[in-house]
Amino acid sequence: MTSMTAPHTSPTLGLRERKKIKTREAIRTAMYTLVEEQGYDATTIEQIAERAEVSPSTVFRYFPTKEDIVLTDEYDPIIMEELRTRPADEPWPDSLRHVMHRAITVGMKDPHAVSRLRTRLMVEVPAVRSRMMESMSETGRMLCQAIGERTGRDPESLEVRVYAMSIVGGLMETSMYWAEQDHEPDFDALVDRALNVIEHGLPPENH
Amino acid sequence: MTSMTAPHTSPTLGLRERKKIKTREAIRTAMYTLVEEQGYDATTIEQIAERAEVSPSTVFRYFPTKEDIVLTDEYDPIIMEELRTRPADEPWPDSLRHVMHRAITVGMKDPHAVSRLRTRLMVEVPAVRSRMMESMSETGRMLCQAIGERTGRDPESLEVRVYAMSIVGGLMETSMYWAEQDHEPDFDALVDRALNVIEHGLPPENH
DNA sequence: ATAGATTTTGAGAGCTACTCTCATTTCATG
DNA sequence: CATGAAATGAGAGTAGCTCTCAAAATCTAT
Repeated sequence: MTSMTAPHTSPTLGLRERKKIKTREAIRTAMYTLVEEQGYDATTIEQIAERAEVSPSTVFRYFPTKEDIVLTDEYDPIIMEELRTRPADEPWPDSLRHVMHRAITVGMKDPHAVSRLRTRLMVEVPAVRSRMMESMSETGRMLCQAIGERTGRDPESLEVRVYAMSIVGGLMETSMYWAEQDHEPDFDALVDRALNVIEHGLPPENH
Repeated sequence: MTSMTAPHTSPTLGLRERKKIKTREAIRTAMYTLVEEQGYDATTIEQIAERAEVSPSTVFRYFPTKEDIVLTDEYDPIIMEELRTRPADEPWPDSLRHVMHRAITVGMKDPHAVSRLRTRLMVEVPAVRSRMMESMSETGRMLCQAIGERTGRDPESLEVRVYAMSIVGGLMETSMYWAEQDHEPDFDALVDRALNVIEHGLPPENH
């Protein structure tokens, strides 16, 4: 944690900002370990606050809801940024594939236990799943924006919005599937199969 | 369950069942009118109970959450039933289209104000939208089942699940769009356009 | 370093959705 | 009508979340 203090970031961030990052991280890890110990529902904000050595008020100051504590979502900015760097003449599905794979490798960089816990909670706890879906729909709006920039279409049109949300829906289901299978195949491989379905529909039966 | 044997519903239903239906309806209409008057968040369970002339306990006995009071969802059974009645050799997209239109006409049969309120809340109140998404994902599982029966595929396979959820996601966005546009074009027409996108991808630009 | 402005935090009160229990009432049935 | 079963009401309790206000910590300037 503290070793993260790279030579670049330290001089610009004042003590205040550094402390904020630290408490934020403390709250998160407190929640993670408590959830591993007792489960999600049994873990109260009070316990989290106690273990993170802050007051309950502070927990709510850092995270609007309990579910938000376990859901990172730095994905959206990554996706947008990567999308913009793709060559403009690349076919859209190819760009999407590239970007998704990038987002996955970046998003999975934190300890495996955390990624696993997060997706497990997504499957098991309805509230977490709901919150996840909410953030997915925000991702959808971003995708609309990107598709608009890329293809010159109106990002607010029904067609673009439906297209984006069907992609998001499909990928959401892919993460659920991955979690249900105990993260058995590579997420990358699953995403590839999912994008194939989204792009071309159900493949013909092969038996 | 036991009433399944009745040719018509009235004689078989005892006073008890009839009362249950009545209170259920009373709670719902109480909530609808209160929400129209004061908005969703400002409406408490206590007020709903009072206006419906039941106790707060009873409200929770009939509806697990506040959001469930405004969300009907008789859609799923309709969809499944209609799907089964389609000819087995009909192309899948055609079946889907038929079934969606049927579900819409059946689902919109209650007073317009109610449908409008429901979709408006879906756009405006995050909790309602979340709950709606949850129920949509249940619809997705049903679709998987139907696709499995229809095409002989494994309903649990990633491909089928992704396919189903991308459809559901697209249609969900369609309802949001419809609500945002103040229900201006026919929902039917929008669903047609959405299904086109889901089936064939984004249409080529026409300018 | 000290003083003052600003930000962050803690403490606590308060609201509401939601759960659970138990006694009472209401309906069904012989 | 009497007995059994189901629905209801009342009430206590939990926990997520909001809001307010005073105290503590950090930043800035002299």
